[in-house]
This record gives sequence, C-alpha cells and structure tokens, in this order.
Amino acid sequence: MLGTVALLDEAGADALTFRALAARLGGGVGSIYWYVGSKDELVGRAADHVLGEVSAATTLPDDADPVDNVRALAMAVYEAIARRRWLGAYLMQDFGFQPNSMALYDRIGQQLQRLPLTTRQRFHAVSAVIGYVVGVSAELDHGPAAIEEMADDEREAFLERLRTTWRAVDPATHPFLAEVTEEFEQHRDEDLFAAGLDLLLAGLRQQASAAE
Amino acid sequence: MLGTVALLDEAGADALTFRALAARLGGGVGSIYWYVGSKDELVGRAADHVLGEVSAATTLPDDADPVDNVRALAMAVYEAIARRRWLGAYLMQDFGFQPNSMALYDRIGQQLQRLPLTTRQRFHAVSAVIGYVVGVSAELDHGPAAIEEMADDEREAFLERLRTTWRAVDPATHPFLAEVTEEFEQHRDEDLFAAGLDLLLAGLRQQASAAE
DNA sequence: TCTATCATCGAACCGCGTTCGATAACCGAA
DNA sequence: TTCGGTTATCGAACGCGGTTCGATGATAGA
Repeated sequence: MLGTVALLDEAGADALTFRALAARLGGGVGSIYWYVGSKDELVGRAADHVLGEVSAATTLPDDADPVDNVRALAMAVYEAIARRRWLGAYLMQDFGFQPNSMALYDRIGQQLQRLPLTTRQRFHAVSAVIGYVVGVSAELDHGPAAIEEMADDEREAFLERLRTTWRAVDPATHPFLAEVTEEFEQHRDEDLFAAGLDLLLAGLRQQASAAE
Repeated sequence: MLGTVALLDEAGADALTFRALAARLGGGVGSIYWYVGSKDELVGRAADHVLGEVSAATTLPDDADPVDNVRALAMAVYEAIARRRWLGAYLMQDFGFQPNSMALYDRIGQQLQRLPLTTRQRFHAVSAVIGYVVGVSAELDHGPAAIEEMADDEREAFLERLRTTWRAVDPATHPFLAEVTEEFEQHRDEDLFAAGLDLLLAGLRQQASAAE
C-alpha cells in the first residue's frame, strides 16, 4: 500500500497531517508506521516518486545539444516543484540518496559526458545545476510564493505591504533597488529561474568550448 | 532586549526551543512574545542580523572588478551559512523583506551597475546569484551536512551506508555516477559551491562583454 | 489445529509554539 | 500622594502533530 505516496501526492498534497492521511485512507494512524519509519521518510519517498515521473516524462534526443537537454531537464524539475511546492524542501533533504534522484543526477551527467570536460568539471557542473534547480525552486515554497493560497483580501494586504516596503527604500542609499523596482513588480518567477539557469549554462558552454 | 538575537545566534544556535531560550535568559516563556510575534519572526530577525554583520565585514574595493566583488560577497555569505546552518532556511524564507537582506541585494546590484547590462539583465543576474547562494547553502543544513553533529559511531555508520549505496550503482545503467564516485567521496562542499558560482559568474561576464 | 509472521489499529505520550489572564514595575497627571 | 495607564513579565494551560506501544485480528505453513 505505498499508494499512500500517490495519494499524498495528488490529494491533499502537503500540509497533510498523519491523522488526516490515515482518515483518508480509512486506516489507523499507527498503520502508516508499518510501511514507513517516519513522516520524513514518507514524504521523501513521495518526492522521489514524482521526481521519477518528471524524469520519465522528459525525453532527451541523442542528437540534440547536450546543454539544451540539461536545460530541458532542469526546467521540467522546476515546473514540477512550482506545481507542488512541498517537493522542494524534501528534494533538498535527500537528493542523491533516493533512487530516482540518483538516476536524475546520472542522467544530467550523461549529457555532460558528451562534452570535452574533465571528470571533476562534470562533477562540479552537474552538482551546480542540481543545486541551483533544487535550491532556487525550494525558495518558491517559502515566503511570498505561498501567495496563491491566501484569501483575496489577505493577498491584497500582503502585496500592498510589499509595495510599500519597496517604495520606502531611499534611492540615495539603495540605488539598485530603485532601479529594479519596476522589474521586480512585473517579474514572473519562472523567467527569473530560466534567466539564472541560462547564465549558469552559458558558463558551462564556455568551459566546454575552451577545451575545444 | 533584542540581545535575544545575539544570544540565540551565538549560544545554543538552532534547535533551540522557546522554553530553553527563556530559561537561558532567566525569563518566562511568554515574555519573548512581548518582543516578537512568533518564532519565525525571532529567527528571521536573528538571520537578518548576522547577514548584516557579514555584509559589513566584507569590503569591496571600488577599483576591483565588479564580478570579483560579487564573488567575494557570495563566498562570504556562503561561509556564514556554512558556519551557522540554521541561517539558510530562514534566509530562504524572507530574503528581500528584511532590511539587511535588501541592503545586500542592493549592494550586489550596485556592482553590476558598473557593467554594461540592461536593467532586466541586472535584475536577473542579482536574483540568480542570490538564489544560488542561498539555495545551495541552505542545502547544507539538510541531509548529510549535519554530519558534524553526529556521534562518531553514528557518523561512521552513515558514511558506510552512503558508500555502500554509491558502490551498489550499476555502471551500466548509471555510467556517470560510476565516473564521479571518487570525486564525490573526496569533494569539499565549499569547492563545489565555488565551482558552481564561478560557472554562473562566467555566464554573467560573457553577457557583459557581449554588450561591449 | 496450532503457531508464527504479517498487518492493523487507536489510545496515550511528549514536545512544541502559542495564548491568556494575572501581576508587577514604572510614570506622568491630578 | 494617589491614581490610571502603559510597559514588561510571568508561567500555567491549550491544541496540534509526530511518534510509541501493546493489543488484536488475519493469514498461512506445519
């Protein structure tokens, strides 16, 4: 009955208590502990499960540019985390310890094996990409990113407070904040993520081409 | 008495319960709530406080390369989070909402204002750097990074289990993992972080030079 | 039919953040 | 001096959530 995973995944998603989960399954609280040792392990498994799905749903053409393929994978993972915010926190915890996350690690690495890099450079690059993707995506889970879950008036109050804070900064002491205020108010998180990812990948491309 | 901040900061650090904190201060549990509305706010303030110290302790020469200066700031923040792991999680929550984190954001941005970039490019770059730094650093807090806190035998058992897991991967299905196993076992987290940061900054340099 | 493993259950435990009402200590005003 | 109100402190009690535990039923091989 590790359908628990799929259930927690699709149904109530996160913020799900053990008691609620047990009730939904029509089972007892203690039963869950026969299948899993702790809540962390449960959610960790669930996280790895959806990660497997994401990876499986992304096809990487052999004749495509390796870095483009890496980008495709990274964006897919980002979107998955953006859709299910709870993923981020748990991927941070144990990326590299669960089967599907290791598989994904390897899959990105395989793409880089087609580039003229040293083993160390590949190791660093893959770690950087995964660190960036997971880390930045996880930030969505906290702070302002929980905006969608707010009630309308609550959200409006929050945004208003945010705007007030930003407008209150002194252009003399914080010239850069003043410059990008407008950008900040209009930005889409996904574009931000993609732009940073492209910077990272540009650095990687440069490293690869430097070695011919 | 916001010396609470410094106390939680230096003394017990994280994993600190309200009751323990109150006891250490020789005060009552409820007293804390007169100064602060919630635990999140308390730790958030503490986080922003040390971030301010980190920024203040880092001098950026006006005649130095802007990107080098950004790198120096990023490394300083990384080291601070590496030293006090609890920082990462809280910086993720409210970076950009507290004074010192906003100031740091601006400070990085000011460096980029010396480069020939569009406002949007600067906005993306600063966000990417901060996202990378905070996100990747925060990953230290979870998972294997808590190694130092383990008892000796516990740590040894953990490392052994980790090695076993990695050695068990099939080179045929996971060729990349097989290639980097050795690198992984020898790596230092700080080098990993720096390597990824340098890739990101290389991409940024390229973007700047492309615009002359 | 007996027995041992598998599987389930939910009451109870425990630690946590948080709330609350009581209570001083201080201070300007009458 | 006295009084009302703000400032500041306290800790018992609440509610919630993960986890433990012993009991109990199912299932199957001997």
